[in-house]
Amino acid sequence: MSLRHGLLGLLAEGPASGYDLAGRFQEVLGGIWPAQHPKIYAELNRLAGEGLIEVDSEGPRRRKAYRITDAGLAEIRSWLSESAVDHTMRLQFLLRSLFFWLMDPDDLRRHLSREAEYFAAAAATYREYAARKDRGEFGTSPQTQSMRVTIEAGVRLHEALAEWARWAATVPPAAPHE
Amino acid sequence: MSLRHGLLGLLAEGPASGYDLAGRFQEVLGGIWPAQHPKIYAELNRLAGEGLIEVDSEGPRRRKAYRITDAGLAEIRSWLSESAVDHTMRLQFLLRSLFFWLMDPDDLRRHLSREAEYFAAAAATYREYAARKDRGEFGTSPQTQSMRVTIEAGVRLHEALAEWARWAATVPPAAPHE
DNA sequence: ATGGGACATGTTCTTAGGGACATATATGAG
DNA sequence: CTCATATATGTCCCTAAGAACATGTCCCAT
Repeated sequence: MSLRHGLLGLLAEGPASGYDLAGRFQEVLGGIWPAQHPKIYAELNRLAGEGLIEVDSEGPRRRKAYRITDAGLAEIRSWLSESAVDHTMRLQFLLRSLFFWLMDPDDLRRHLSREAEYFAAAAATYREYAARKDRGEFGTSPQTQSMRVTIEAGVRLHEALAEWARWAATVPPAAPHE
Repeated sequence: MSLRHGLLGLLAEGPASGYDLAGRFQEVLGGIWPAQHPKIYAELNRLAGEGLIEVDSEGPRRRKAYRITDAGLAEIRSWLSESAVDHTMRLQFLLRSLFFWLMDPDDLRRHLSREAEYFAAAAATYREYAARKDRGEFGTSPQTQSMRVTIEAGVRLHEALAEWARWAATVPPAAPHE
């Protein structure tokens, strides 16, 4: 149930609407914790019901911006420092890699080169973000500083995977694949 | 719906029971695609119903080993070469990192050092596996060759994250954390 | 003025995941 | 012989995730 805390954390930066938050969950966050708007609106209503957030303002087109409450701030802080970190990974592309021996060698080569390309492109995107932050485009607030740290993880993670895919392509199949 | 293909892939290596498969999903696989026995038994029954696997033998303690059928082999092969790769990541520890600015600096330092330790230990575990494979402990079958490739990803991924956590600890908080 | 597109918020439905509960059997230690 | 433990297979239930559907509103270009 981390979407809850994801929303609280984002609202700790300042008031935002469900639409805004869904946007945030698509850009940087989309790569590390995807969430679609149905879940977001539902969770916002639940959080408001519990008094962890409250309506900050209503705007055009039924827009409702929420603000975090003191109770909400306390909740996210306690989550950050007291609850156990979940290190679970669920990486389909690694599950696939276990079964490379079932693939035709040519298919596999093609697959790995596409994978390397994908990861390299993702790394480049994160790197671009990092460069913009370092140029000061997003300011120097503590929030953007933390975002910078998160983005760095994105860069390193995807670079490592791109290199892995390139390396994997050099591993001989060891035996006929049947 | 990748558990389905995970099971087919493992059964492609040879007959196994639900219990065996649950075990496999706990060791190497646990780190990249967790699955508990309730899901596994349910999915095995479904796969058997569709004719993608069949009962190979029955043993003591109601043990039922399954064998992959030709249809099952065709299914996993087509999944591997024809279906789109899902690159989704859902990493709670990175979601947390977005909110580091909300944490007390001392808490954060402690947190990051524990994270670095965790990732380094995980990397070491994967490295140990890799070394055993390279010493020939698991043989030289194509299956173990693929496992070696997967394990290498585990090593590189967790090493990258350990370094990231160490690096993150050196980033100054930039401003008071309120 | 009007129609298309971006803004904005929801509901509904199905499946996936995971904790808790339940049960039966074989084996080995004392 | 008996009891604990490991083996082995399942069910039940709740929540999470995500695709599809539904609706209303504001703004701008033609």
